[in-house]
Amino acid sequence: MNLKDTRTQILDAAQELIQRLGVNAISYQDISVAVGIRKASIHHHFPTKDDLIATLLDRYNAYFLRLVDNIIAMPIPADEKLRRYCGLFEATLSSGNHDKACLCGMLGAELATLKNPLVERVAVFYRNNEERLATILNEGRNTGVFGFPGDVKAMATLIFSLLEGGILIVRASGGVEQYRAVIEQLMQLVKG
Amino acid sequence: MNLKDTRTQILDAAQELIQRLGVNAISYQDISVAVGIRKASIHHHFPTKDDLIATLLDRYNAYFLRLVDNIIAMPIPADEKLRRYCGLFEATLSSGNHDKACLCGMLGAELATLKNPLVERVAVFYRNNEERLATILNEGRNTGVFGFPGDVKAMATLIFSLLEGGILIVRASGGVEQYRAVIEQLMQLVKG
DNA sequence: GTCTATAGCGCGATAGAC
DNA sequence: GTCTATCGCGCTATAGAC
Repeated sequence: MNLKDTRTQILDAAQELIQRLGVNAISYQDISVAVGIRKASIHHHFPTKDDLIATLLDRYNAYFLRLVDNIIAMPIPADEKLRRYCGLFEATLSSGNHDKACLCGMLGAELATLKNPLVERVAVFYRNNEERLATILNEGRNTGVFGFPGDVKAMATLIFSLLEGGILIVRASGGVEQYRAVIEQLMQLVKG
Repeated sequence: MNLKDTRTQILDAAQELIQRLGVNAISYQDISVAVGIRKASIHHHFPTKDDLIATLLDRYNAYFLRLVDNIIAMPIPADEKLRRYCGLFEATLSSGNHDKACLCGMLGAELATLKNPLVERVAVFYRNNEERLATILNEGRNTGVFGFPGDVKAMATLIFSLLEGGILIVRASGGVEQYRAVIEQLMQLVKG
């Protein structure tokens, strides 16, 4: 199954490019080269760039949150769930041609250049992730594997911020090894 | 002293725009409108866009690191130093017309679109900040005000990542209040 | 040092043939 | 559903008058 329909190929190429370069640095031309069709053909599938980004965000949010919910549903301790959650971001960084950030992390930096249906989709991604993190943190506290002080909600935002921020920061020099060290440090902090 | 020379006005306007919108979303036209001159005049001061960004990065790095070093030199406990360091980022977020991220945080997202003299300047900013943070963390551990587990170097990267990431994330909804809550949570974690 | 004018290019988007 | 061709625009950058 290495022959996907054109629409999917367009979305895949656009996502890869945006995760590496940002939405304001890529064009229909770039995507058309990656897919091997002409840019008029892309306009047939996605009339405007905002149509493409909106579809991309819906697909990304659904895909990523399904992975997260699968982790949460596993019969494993909360610390192992947190580690696997962090692993999703680490996998993003190392996947494909490398140096890919989270799609919504990139769009977060460029947020003020987006129109409103797109801004809301990014905000929803953040909200959903922080909510899932809070679930894991609460479970870990209740079962005694987590002993961190302070507020669960603030802690969830803190973890999400460092995962999104770290994936951007380490691309400048330390790479995935530095990222892994940060996650390891986080695990120690959470256990308290 | 509200009348600066044109060169400084150009740098100020460019910095404000990039911190809000990103380097790939702004143009000489945008800067010229903000300053009130024609874009050909900007090319007189900074022939190419890369010249402008390079100058901007040098100025920003020097300015920010001077603030940090001033904090480190103060005769106050390490936890107070860390709080003030975080305050620099919080002040960035709330300053001017609001929703400004760290200049190098924005460029970190767009890093793969930058040419090499600029990439290196961003990497240096990261390195210098993590080094300063490590200094504060070591001091806090030695004086007993910090009790966090794990490695100082990893902890410095973790803190820098969450400050850079958080400033991007909270712009989507929670704003500066959410940012303050994250910093407060961090302070509790560091004290251990 | 600032201006007008323009070159040269890439962009998003559309029309219409096949 | 993909193509060629093209429109109109904004971009970086330059030339040359004042």
